Amino acid sequence: MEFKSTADQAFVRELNLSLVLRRIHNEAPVSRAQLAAETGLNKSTVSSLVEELLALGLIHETGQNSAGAGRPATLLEINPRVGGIVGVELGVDFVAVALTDFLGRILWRKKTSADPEFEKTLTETFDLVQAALDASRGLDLPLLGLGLATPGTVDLTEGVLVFAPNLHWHNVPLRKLFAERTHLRVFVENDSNSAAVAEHLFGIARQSTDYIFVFAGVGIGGGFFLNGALYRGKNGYAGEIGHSPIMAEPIQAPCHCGNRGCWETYANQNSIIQRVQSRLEVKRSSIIPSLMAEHGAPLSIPLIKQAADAGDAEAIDSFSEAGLAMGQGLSTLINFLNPEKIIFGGPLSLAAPYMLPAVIEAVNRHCLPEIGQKVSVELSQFGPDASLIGAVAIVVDDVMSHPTQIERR
Amino acid sequence: MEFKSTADQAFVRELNLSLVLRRIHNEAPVSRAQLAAETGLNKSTVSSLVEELLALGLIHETGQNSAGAGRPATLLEINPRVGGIVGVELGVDFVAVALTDFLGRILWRKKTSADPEFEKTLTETFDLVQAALDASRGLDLPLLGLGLATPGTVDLTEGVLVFAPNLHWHNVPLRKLFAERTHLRVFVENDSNSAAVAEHLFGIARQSTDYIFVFAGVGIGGGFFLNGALYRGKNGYAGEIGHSPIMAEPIQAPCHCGNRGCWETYANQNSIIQRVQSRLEVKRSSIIPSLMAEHGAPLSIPLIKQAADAGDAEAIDSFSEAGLAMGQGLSTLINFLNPEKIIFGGPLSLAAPYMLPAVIEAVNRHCLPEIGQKVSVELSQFGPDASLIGAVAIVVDDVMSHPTQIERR
DNA sequence: ATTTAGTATGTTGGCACAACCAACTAAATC
DNA sequence: GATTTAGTTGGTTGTGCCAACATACTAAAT
Repeated sequence: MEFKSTADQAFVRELNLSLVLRRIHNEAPVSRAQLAAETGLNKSTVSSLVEELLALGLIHETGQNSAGAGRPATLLEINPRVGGIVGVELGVDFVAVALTDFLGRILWRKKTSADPEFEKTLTETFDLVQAALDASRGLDLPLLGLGLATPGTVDLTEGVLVFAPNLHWHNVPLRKLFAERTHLRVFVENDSNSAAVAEHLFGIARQSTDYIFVFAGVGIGGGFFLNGALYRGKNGYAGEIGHSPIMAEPIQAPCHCGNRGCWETYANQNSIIQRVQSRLEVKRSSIIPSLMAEHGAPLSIPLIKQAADAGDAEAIDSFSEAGLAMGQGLSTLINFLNPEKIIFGGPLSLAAPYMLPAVIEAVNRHCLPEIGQKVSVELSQFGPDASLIGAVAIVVDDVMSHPTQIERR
Repeated sequence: MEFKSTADQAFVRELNLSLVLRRIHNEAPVSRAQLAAETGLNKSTVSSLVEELLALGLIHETGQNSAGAGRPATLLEINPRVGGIVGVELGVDFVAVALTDFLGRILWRKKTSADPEFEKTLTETFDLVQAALDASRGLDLPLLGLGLATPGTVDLTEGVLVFAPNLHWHNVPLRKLFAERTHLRVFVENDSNSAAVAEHLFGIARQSTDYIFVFAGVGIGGGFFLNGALYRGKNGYAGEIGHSPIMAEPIQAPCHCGNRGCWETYANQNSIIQRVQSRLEVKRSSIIPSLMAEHGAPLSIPLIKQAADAGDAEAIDSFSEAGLAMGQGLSTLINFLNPEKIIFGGPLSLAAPYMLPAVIEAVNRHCLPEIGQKVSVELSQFGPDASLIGAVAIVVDDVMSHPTQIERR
């Protein structure tokens, strides 16, 4: 049903606690008086809220600020050691785990390439998580929760991965599996969505209420942050932006979705590798073949990036072409949703220095002028780690939303 | 800034009043006990809220329901005569005004074709509004407000039409202009957005939190209802969906936005007229030329509709072709946002019986299967009147959101 | 060095008002 | 009469608000 949420005093208290906590997070160091002035809450109310947050261990008093006349202010900031958080990113071909403090700063991390087989990937992930738990014990840091970012659709309330086409996984009860082993509170979220939350809490979107995280890698996915909250769609599928048609170029490799002309076939990782390959076939001078021989490795984005860094024209031009296609596809998205920002991240964001100028050029060309002029296209603060930090961020966001329900284990 | 809204008891009261009022609106007739059970509010709280709504005149007690054992329930419903609402739709080539009761039922309406000149359109609109005011006085109905739906971008807080490309209007302070003459509370909203709100309050989207109103006419615009609220984007431009590229057909009339292949060039009113024209040029048998002669009128959507109703194949096929293009463009939108519903409205929705089957077929073909299977494409309950009813709806919605601030004039 | 004024910070106790709860009355059926 | 359901009443708890207050500093005169 539609109209569920009733309000009572507890709700008011939680909302105001959360409000004050988020402001401290965003503007630390800050005084009680400042908080009162900015929020419109009464001074005494702020004092009461701050007292509760102090008791919960979520914030710290940290020195005084005696600028100007009057009594000096007691400054407040987040207590980063209130607890640690374990973030897990299940990638298509890797698993990454991080241990961070409450401010999302990485204290420990590890990454392994994943086995295609389901059971093996899972046990390997459990091992990494166990190592993170050991690390937290070494640091004498209680844990607040475990966040899990995964490709595919997620049932948030149950913590179940409903379906991940790239992993070929169906209905995996991730929360149950990880909660049993770690006895932590477990949160599961889609990888693009968690990356979007990472930018909101820790990255370049702290002040933004309307932006889109574009996750470029094997495909192109989107995390929508609209009206100050994630937008997941009716069934959690929102963000499938890779399959809009673009009129860029006459290449017409059919997309795995069955249509032709899908955006992601022109602008994903593989499209760049193909661009480079076809350029190499016509025997242009390029250092890429020798790099491949040197590393004994096939074409890859990091390798092409390395060539571009060395000034290789074929590499640079390939990135630039893909950037134009990226920007053309983005234009549709921008016209639809009129976001404040597009944040570019994921594996492909390694190549951002070579792609972003072309992306922005294409956006300016293809968007409606009033809308295109207002949007800014920026690089993710976390680049390829955005989803991993995002896994942490969804836990932090839950604590920020329900500060009284914090559990340190 | 980002974190504004603090909460206090007044806020709680308003939220719960609004909650109960909306439930009564949606489920009338309904008893206090039922409301308590459904909302989770305490019985005594519901009684108190209901009492206040009764005192405000917003609801009525209406008979008893004595089914089964126990004391019979006192049923409650919205009081439609709590006040009237004036809705104004500023179209590209017409102005429509309606007077409705609080349930959005039309008591009086009038429509005129608009003069292209700004001043004349405005005075003509004032005259129509005055007639509506007179009608309300005749019915002895106090007025709750005046809603204004207009194409283009709107500054909601100021009630200013920022820019309407089709009207060539800039920075028109509509609220100020209409409030001065009518002394009513005036609300201004974009036409597609208001149509979306109309379906939410009075139409086929009462139970939906995630849907998109597609307004097809001269162009194609969208009203996004996401997470239970209108989504307007950062600058109020969200919903410019007409300019996404589609790969439908080799016709390539450039769009007025400067790009080629824009969706709306394949699926708007004019595209249908062009389809019919080119069919008539190759001399197929069709009753359309004789209809044109009979009416002494050029090709138009109502005329083509008339031909289709008479079984004319050229008319039917033209609508169907445009429907395929409509569905193809919708697929991008659906993949992006995973809505529950697409609601098809606007002038072109006259032809819905001939277009919708093709639209649905194209959606099924082009959407990602998991997403496409979940969406339903439906006809607006108000068809070409959706924005006019929407103008009323934005006033009703404001009253529902802030019931204590109701003003009857 | 001392005093006095001025100013901003943060705390206290009383208040109004929200929803909640338990016990009640009201009005029907069995 | 017993039972069941609807709705009301009086009292409780827990909010944020407000005005007065204590606190702690700077500024500037003595």
